[in-house]
Amino acid sequence: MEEKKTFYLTTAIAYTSGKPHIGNTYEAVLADSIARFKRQQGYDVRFQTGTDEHGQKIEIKSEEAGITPKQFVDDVSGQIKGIWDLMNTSYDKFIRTTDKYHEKQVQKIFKKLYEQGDIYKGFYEGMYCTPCESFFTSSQLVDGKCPDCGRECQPAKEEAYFLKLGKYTDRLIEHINTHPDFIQPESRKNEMMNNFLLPGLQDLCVSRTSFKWGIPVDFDEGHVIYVWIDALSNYITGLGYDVDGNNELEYDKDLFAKFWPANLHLIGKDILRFHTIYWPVMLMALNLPLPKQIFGHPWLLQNDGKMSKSKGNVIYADELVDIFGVDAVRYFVLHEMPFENDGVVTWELVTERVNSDLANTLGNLVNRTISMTNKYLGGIAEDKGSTEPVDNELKDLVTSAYKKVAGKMEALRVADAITEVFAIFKRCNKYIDETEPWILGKDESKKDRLSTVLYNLVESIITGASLLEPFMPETTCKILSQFNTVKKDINNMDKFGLYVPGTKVTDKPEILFARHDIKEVLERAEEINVKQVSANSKDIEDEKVIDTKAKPEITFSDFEKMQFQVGEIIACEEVKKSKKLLCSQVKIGSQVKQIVSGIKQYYKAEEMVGKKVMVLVNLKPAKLAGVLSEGMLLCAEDAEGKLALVSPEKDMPAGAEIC
RNA sequence: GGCGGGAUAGCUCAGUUGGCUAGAGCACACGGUUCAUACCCGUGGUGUCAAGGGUUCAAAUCCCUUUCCCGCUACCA
Repeated sequence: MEEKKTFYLTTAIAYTSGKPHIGNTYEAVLADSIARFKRQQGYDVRFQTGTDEHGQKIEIKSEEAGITPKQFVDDVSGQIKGIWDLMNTSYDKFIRTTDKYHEKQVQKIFKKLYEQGDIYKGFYEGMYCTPCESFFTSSQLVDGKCPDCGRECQPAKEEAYFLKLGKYTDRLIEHINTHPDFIQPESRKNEMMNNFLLPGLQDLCVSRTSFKWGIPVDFDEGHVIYVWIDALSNYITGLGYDVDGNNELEYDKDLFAKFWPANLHLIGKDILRFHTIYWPVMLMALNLPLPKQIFGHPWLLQNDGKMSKSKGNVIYADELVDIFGVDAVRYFVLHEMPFENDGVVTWELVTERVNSDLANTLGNLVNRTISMTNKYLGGIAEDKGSTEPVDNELKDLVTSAYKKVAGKMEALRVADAITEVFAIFKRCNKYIDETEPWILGKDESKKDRLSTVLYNLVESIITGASLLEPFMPETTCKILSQFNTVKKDINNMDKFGLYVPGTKVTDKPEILFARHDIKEVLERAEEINVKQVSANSKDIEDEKVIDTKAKPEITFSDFEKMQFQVGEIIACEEVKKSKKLLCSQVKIGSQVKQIVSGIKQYYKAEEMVGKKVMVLVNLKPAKLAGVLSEGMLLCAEDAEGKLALVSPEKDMPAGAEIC
């Protein structure tokens, strides 16, 4: 017996901070369509997905909710799995990073890398220059000395573990250059090369001491393993990988040997860096082969910019499914997502696609074909051999469709692949027009021709429905059962005429996809929005509170060192070389200081003028983007990083001391 | 600021190494048809191919300049 070829693909594991919106769900559906397609092709497929459950954010959220982190992630992970199941994703393995075997292996991996010197203990903050009171990373130092004053720097602050990236950089660059498909789409490859690899990599800090909710470093109490080391490892721990080969058989031992290296890591474009740099380095350090391909897919966004819970305009997969059904949503996300640019999702667009492609083109085709078969032929369409030249066009298109679909899928052009399938259905509609069965039906002598025409249609639809299975599995089943037949085998896709003669179609064709009225859809969307807003009003309250990491206590004399005064902005202009910086002339008492601040996104230069703001006056001057800054304008920052200037509550003169 | 990618029909976009009157889908209009979920089929664009210049027998496609968008990245005292 010949071994089947294997295909291992993964999604990124979803972070368990909350319910996944349609954009997250897209990735799971995309992966599922690829997994199903590969299975259809005869591969032995393993499809892994799951949840990423550690980190400070979850620790904080669970505290707020008054439950343990584990309780919190159990709940959210369950929700995520529920949506993946709702979307009919056929994963073979749903891994959780709180699974015991995973945690144990991550500790072993960390230890091994430490013991062989790829991870070393260092200091998180970096190099400290006492006179300048500044930290620098080692790469910022000039000849090992402070880049500002040229004096000696000392390592300082928090102990932490680092992963040596430099050691493997050349190998990684070489690998990327010799494997053009390794990073897809190609433009992403350039970003990684130009921004990280070619300039040289700084060692990555791979441990934390500021929170507890993570996998502990088992040989150094207080340290928790960086969440990305933890998360990335899932791709091998989920296969039962064991560092020293002595796993307690929680997994089939053969899985890892069978499926690693992965054929495809499917991830969002935002986490490409972790997958194309840190993950390959980890694997090289573990002396394991690298995955064949990493695809950073674009995002599905909402029209009016960012989705926000507080606006109640987040579109969730289950809400779309409520209205349109699972396969309609699968179809939309797969069809609407381009290869390289972000896609857009709105209620209007979904309605339009469902009506036009699913209800009109596909649903109506199946319906009219079955109706005619019943009306004219008593439900049995057989090939009576009465062919005409026009038939060949249809047959050619149908029998060549699989090849085209396979080509698109090979290139991960899933949207294009699904379009190829629909070309069959469109051609069928045209064929009906060309052959006019309702006219043939009126003439008893044309009965054989009529039967052949309908047979050709049925065969074509069955072929199309079979090809549709990776994308819309339920619809495939529904169509095939209406024709009382089974899926056409992939090896027979180039053959025409396999529908068994004498098969009777269903008496009552079921409507596959209902047409939706856009007004009604929007009304329902509005109801959902209202619900979201009220359901999240508590969350909104929570969002107003921000917890930051506590800094060490300071003495009053520490505080006294800082001089705060009210400043009046008398002039302000943009720093031309920078996207974020504004340069203000600030009147403080009788003197004027020039201060540069990174607030261009939030304030225009004109509107700055005349404002009274709080200024830290005695900060050591520094150059930003080449412009001298002699102090700091104080701002409040929210969770999204938006800034607001801090002003005295009553009008105060410029120069007034703040104490 | 550095690197990269864009700018093509009302909308979303295709246009491979320069080469037949610049295309597809959606929307819209008209015509046809009635088996069907008011569906399907056909026909319809005067598009400055962002602007300007250059190379060429020939440029949406190559080169230069400009404007505007987007991505990654840096500066965020």
